[in-house]
Amino acid sequence: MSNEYSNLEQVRLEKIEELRAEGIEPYPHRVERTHTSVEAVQAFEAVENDENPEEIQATLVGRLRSMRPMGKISFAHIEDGHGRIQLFFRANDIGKEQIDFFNHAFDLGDFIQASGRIFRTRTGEISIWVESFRMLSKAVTPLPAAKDEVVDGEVIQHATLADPETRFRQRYADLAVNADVRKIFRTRAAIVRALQNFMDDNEFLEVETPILQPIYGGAAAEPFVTHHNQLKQELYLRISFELYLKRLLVGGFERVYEIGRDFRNEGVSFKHNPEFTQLEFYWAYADYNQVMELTENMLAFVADQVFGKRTFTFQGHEINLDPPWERIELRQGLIDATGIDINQHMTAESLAAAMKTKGIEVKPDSARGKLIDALISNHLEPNLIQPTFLYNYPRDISPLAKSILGDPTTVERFEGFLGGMELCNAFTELNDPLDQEARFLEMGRDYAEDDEERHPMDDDYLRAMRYGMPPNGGFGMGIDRLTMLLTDQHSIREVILFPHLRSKE
RNA sequence: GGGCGCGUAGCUCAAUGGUAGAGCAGUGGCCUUUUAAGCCAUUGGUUGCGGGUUCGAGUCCCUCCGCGCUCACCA
Repeated sequence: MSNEYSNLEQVRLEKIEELRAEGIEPYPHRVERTHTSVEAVQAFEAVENDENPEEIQATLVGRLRSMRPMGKISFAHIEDGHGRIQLFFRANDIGKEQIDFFNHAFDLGDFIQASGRIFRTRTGEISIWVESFRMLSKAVTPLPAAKDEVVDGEVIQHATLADPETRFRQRYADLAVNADVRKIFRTRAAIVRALQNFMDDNEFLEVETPILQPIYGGAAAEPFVTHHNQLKQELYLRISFELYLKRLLVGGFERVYEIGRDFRNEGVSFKHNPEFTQLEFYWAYADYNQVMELTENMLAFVADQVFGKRTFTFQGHEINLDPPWERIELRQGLIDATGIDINQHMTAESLAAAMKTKGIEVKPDSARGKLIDALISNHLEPNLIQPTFLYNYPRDISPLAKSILGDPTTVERFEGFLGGMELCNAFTELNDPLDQEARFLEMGRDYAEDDEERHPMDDDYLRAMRYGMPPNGGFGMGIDRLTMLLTDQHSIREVILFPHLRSKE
């Protein structure tokens, strides 16, 4: 971007000069306000049916969203953080000069302070009969919005900002003109708050663990690398919270959770952003069955608290969050979906061969775990619309989970699916330090040097485990995806305020 | 990273290879209860950047930049 101004901007810059020439500061320091738009409406409605209604004086502030000058009167709408309200200006009250001043000096997008009494117009709209007004902040760039109308309290927009690139690069403008976008982020905040309430109610302690980590771990992902100058130390942005949260169980906390940002140096798509928000919790003395139940209750709680109902629509599907969710054993699910029994194919070669006979494309040299992952993603996940748990996963894609009793090749792990998307991942956590050390070595051996699935050895984590870690169940869930599901958004960029985009210059 | 598509005024969009337009916004004027207010007039463009083909390119071809969809990878 350069600092060249468009014609529209030049006009507004001239208006700023005119204001200053008249001794009017277009960006004053102090603001007065007695009512929000919503409070003004409520205050008026509370008294308007009285026998001798009390006259209510109010001072409101907001951004000009529409102006309808009609000669010696003017109508305008301002929008504040709560809603919209109409302003009514009349030459009889404030003089022709003031009407002209308003019409000329003010533009859509400017912030204004207006005082007057609250009344109802002939057409029935509660409005402010303006007696005085002043500029609070002059907008130089016009908002990228055309006209909109209010029908039954709903703002209907006509040809508003729609280009996704501009919307995400200039989210401030997107938010300023698209009320439904603001609503998504209010809902997102409510979802996070509800999750915190639920975890707190269940006596989980909210904690914060390092984002800058000398050794990354807890997930199969490529990290971002950074560097501490003074310490001359390579550091990684975390790819999960897992290993630090489980250290806290060693430290004596029984239930901990964290809601925060993870960073994964991988592809960007409609459901992947390089940084995304996770909820993880670890629960001592619980196993994955108890975590499954808590998960169902957690999502029902969120739905109740945020929406007051447990059914919602996602991309045309009616989804019901009432517990219990459907439970499908992964092995059986894959047999039903593909006819392949993964237990009959304990090597990558055998499984790849079976997949090829079924006409399923196989990436060469894939490890068995990666092949199973591919089967889940391509043949199971898209059909899991209603809330479903897939459980009992192969050990070789779950280096931090505990094996099933009597079956060392399978671990007590489940993933929760909703709307055809993986939403959460949990397991009975491995707490045997010797077993864990063997798994780390195995993960290091089985994958190529540059394979992102390769897990680095975390000696400090192993030391923590050797002090004794209580049996526990762990859980991770993507908050962005949960928000997508609950707000019916197809793209993760719609639920992240400032999604990652390539630099333009 | 691969494939497909897109990029025109502040915004939303037009324009058989032949003078780049419309609505809204803006500017000037009329208008004392409007609400996508209305009426009259009017400004506004290096068509993402750079090359090429052609008498002539928004349009066809190529490079680059960005975005979207999709595949791969992942949560």
